[in-house]
Amino acid sequence: MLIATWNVNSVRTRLSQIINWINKVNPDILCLQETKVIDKDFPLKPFEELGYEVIVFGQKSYNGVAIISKIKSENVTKGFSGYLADHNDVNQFEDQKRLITADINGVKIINVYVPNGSSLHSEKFDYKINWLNCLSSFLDEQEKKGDLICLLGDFNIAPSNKDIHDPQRYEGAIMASEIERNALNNVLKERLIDSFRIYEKNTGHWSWWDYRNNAYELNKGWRIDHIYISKALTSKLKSCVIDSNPRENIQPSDHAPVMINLDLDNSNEDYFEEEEDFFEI
DNA sequence: ATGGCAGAAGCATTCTGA
Repeated sequence: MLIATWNVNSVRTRLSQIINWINKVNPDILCLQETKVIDKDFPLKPFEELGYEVIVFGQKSYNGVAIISKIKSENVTKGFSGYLADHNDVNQFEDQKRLITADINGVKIINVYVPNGSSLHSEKFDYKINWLNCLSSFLDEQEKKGDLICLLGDFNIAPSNKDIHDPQRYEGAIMASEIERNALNNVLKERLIDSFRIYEKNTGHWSWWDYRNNAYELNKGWRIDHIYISKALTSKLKSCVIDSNPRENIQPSDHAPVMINLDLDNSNEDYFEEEEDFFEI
């Protein structure tokens, strides 16, 4: 099962590029961020004609997320409201559409567009940290239910200095600060694994390049789009790749798609995992 | 320290992003 994430920076402007990419790669699930469109104006048909179901959670001009899936989805949720422990003040996050989830093939897909945060010591930065703390509580709730999780999207955080082309220049800056990294780690805890880092330990791999200053041509990028999976899914993980090809399109998104291959049909592995569980008990 | 590039809204320019 191929699961992809892509911040497309406007689904309507990028529509033909997204369709071309789907035709080339044939993902089972594609999670979009920054769709920048209200639900009734989302271009559903081009995806439905290719055999996909489209679940949207958008707003005017900004933000907006969607899950596009070939496989039947269940238990769709949108936003934090109603899914968090009582102590979390979620009302402040209702205006911005940044979270959509669906259960697909036994995996809870959690598609997020984490706030950018503007700069440290700004109101938007506080919003970002508070939003991540809510996401952490949201995952606590999912964990209680024992769900297998795939948390993916645009996190607007480079998890380590290896994920920035020039870490010295951006030391402690937005998307690179310890505060943000700690907030991200508090979401992941010990339960979620960065798919990309299972395969690649070195620096030099980016998912976002600024439109400005010829950043892509100079390969000055950041790795801020991530696919995190439950520990229990790591034995099913076959690959994780960043496809930088769409960044070379005319009028591209500033982000590249990231994709994993999860092999959920390996009955032998299921058998051995059950055996392990048995002996642990 | 600042702007640079891009999209949406809407028609000049501002807001937002990362």
